[in-house]
Amino acid sequence: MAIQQVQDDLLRKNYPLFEDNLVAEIENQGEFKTFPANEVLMRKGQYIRSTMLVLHGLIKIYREDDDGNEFLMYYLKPGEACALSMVCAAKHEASPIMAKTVAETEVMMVPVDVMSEWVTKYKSWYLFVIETYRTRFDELLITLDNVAFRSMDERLEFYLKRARDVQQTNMIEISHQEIANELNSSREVISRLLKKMEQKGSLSLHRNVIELKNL
Amino acid sequence: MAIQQVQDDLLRKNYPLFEDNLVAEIENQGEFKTFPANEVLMRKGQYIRSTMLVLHGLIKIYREDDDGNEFLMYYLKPGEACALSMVCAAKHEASPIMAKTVAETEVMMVPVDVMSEWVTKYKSWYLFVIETYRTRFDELLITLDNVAFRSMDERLEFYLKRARDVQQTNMIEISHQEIANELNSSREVISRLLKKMEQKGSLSLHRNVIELKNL
DNA sequence: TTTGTTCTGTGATATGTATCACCAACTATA
DNA sequence: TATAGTTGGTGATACATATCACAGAACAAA
Repeated sequence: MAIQQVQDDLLRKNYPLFEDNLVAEIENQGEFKTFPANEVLMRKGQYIRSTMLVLHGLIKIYREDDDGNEFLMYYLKPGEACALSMVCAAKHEASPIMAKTVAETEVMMVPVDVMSEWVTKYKSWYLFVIETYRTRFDELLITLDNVAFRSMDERLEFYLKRARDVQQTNMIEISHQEIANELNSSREVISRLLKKMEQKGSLSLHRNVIELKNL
Repeated sequence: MAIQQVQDDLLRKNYPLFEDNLVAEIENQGEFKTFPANEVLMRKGQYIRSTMLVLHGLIKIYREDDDGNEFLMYYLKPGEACALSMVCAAKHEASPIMAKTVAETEVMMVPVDVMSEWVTKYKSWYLFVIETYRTRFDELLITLDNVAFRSMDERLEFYLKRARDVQQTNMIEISHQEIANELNSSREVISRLLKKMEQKGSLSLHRNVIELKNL
């Protein structure tokens, strides 16, 4: 099967509401790219010239402050796009966030200037943009809630559940240090909390892997 | 001068990019309303049937969790609208936020069903909706940064500066308890931090009023 | 196997913030 | 004026989390 055909299938499968003409334009103007796991796709301060339509894999979007502290905002799954790249691209602003692949990921890169054209040209694209803002807004609110109202053990539990949901596995491959970074905490705290959860039987700990049980 | 004329002036002044036809429709379909200061306009859990275009005054949007804890998300000034009411209205979801007037406020209430029509009908409305999502997203990110990375004294300073900016005065009329609520902290902590800032000469404290000086 | 590196576990301690207790000053209302 | 409610000040204490210090276990590379 030709590569073009594979891309076309992926696009139609993950973005079923796009019109035929729009799919054709994305294939013409967009650039198909594959990234390995754990690759930084976007750095803070970088200028954004294109947005990504996720076709396969998983991307995490996180914020970083000037001192290098960070926290996880949300994940991007196939069928989704980064609302922020749309925001910044339109305003010619530097990215306020970081993007990194969690697994091997295939995306379609779409230049920003054609994006704004499409909004008036294709109704399905316009609806997609609005919907993207909506869902990202909702997700950001949930993240904000967690940071503002929940204690670290609750946030850790939420983090693990979300990781399980987006990765669809009970074996979460990650080090305590990485979790600490994504929750803007410290490794010792996370290790101790995980130990407690293991003693309660919610999970069991292995090197670089957390196995979720009754969570 | 007729009331209609006053409303028309307010609309055109605060939303200069709206097309004439759109302004006319807003005046036909919308409902002009005036609220006194400190009135709750929207409660958490309430269903949203209309969005508000702010014409005059100031509204604060804040989040509340199930235990009654809250924190300030951002302010709505004239020329702005609530992105969340657009989100929720479209999804027929209950409001996840609270809205309260800070000062006497005049708004134009627009029913949600006409809103979605206008998006395809008026380009200026579509652009406004997109821009609203954008700015609210940005503001939410800043709030999130503060909660995640900053300590209470920094957050308090940011809070006071923002209050000064949106209200355009150095005399902030508010009790320590209210600030504590909006930062999801406690009165004693806020009082102590304010006292420190007073000793540094950044402000001076009066009953129900904080006078900003070198901040 | 040896060596170096990363990951994890755990005690001791520091710190910021929340909570409790109480009082004083001010304000509104009867 | 008397009284009750609101607002602000301050000490004592509790608690969650961050930080420091160090060690052992697992793994990778030589």
